[in-house]
Amino acid sequence: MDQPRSSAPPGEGGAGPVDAAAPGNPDKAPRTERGRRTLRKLLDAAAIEFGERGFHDASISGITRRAGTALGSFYTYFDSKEEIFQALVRYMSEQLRDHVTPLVQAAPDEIAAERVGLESFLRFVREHKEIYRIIDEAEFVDYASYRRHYETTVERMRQRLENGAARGEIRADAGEVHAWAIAGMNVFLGMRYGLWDESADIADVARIANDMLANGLKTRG
Amino acid sequence: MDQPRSSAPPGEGGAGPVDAAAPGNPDKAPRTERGRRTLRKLLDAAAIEFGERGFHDASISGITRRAGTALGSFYTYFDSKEEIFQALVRYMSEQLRDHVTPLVQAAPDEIAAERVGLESFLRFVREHKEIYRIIDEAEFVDYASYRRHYETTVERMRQRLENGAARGEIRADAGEVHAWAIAGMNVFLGMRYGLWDESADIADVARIANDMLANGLKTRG
DNA sequence: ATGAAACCTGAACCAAGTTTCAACTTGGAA
DNA sequence: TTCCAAGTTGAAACTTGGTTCAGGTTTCAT
Repeated sequence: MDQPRSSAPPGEGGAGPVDAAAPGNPDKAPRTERGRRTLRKLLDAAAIEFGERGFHDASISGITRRAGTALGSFYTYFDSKEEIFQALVRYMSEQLRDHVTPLVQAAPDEIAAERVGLESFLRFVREHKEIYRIIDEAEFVDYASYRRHYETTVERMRQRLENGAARGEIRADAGEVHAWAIAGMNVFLGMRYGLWDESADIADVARIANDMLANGLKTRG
Repeated sequence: MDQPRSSAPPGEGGAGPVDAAAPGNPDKAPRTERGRRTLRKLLDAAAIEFGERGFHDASISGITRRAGTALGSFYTYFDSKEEIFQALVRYMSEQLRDHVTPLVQAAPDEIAAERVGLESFLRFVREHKEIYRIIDEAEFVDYASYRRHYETTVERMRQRLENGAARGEIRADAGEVHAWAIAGMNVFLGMRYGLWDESADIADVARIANDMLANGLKTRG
């Protein structure tokens, strides 16, 4: 069985939400300030609409209603529902990275970096539940974006592990498998304690998980 | 923001795929052998259709075409596309559990149990990619079933950890957070090395992850 | 100020696929 | 053998919502 999901054109990374939009359709890029405003309104509205109703219950008319624009304006900037979704995934993936990266880089060592990474991720999920959902749903709407998000995220993590190992802070054989394992751990803790449980103490969760990560499950010697 | 996804009626667990179907609509249960055969054909066909095309690209006519029945027959057994999907999630969740549980229980100690659990899960994912996808997609189609699947799965794992701790095989404070962390680890490794990478050595991946789980990331003393 | 390009509008169109239904067939109990 | 509840059928009605388009409005460089 292979992946019959929709594929994404390459497109390279812009910075803002507007730059990130419609990377495959330069002819659809806004040319005036008014156009950029409308495009931004559409993206903001889409984030809410998709986050609240999920991709297939979300409607374009719902997006334009929230954005306060006409239905037809949507097609000035996007060719389809899939395309605006794809633009959103890229944008949110970047937002998440920009939130977590500086905090992680300020950590004193690799073990602490992973704790800070998890804690800031949990906090981010709780504050932006729609982002968690949209990225997750990309698995079924825009598989290429989904894979890209996780592959780049994990690759950053693997690189950190490699550096930490070189500095002697963690085991020398830490590699790709470890990175995917930690990423999965983070995502599930995000779902359980960020999304589902409003009252959990996030710093606590991060401490517990990080201690297991650092010292393992075995009875301590 | 709350969960505006569809909710599931309680319904209690049957055994086979047919028992598991339509738990909320007893009036739709088949009464003859012929009926049970048709229902089973529909469920098998649905597993393939949903696994291959995803929920919203899957069509009921696609399911009945694969099953070799008329469109109308579908509605003899299910009220909607959502309902057959829900029946499938329950069935597949049970299949997965039945595959993993006996192997885990035969393990000599808790650390080994987690290794065997991961390894058998990876193997199962590779052999039944459609099951992985259907359970994952439940997050957007039938949120209640999705939560139930993971909550029961993690609860079994937490119980194992508790028993292992009582036997002194692992740290005494192992609890819910640890269980969710391990579950997430497993799911991500399943995606990366079961779904995406046909050639990875699964036993190897399980060994590496299990060693990290057992001994931690810190430079060993 | 002016013209042209960009942008906006929303009713109407259309494709896709879900759901209904009335007529027909099958199976097995009496 | 008879009978009828259970099951089957597929064409057609119905819904939903994505997409188009022709005409109007705004913006801005010249």
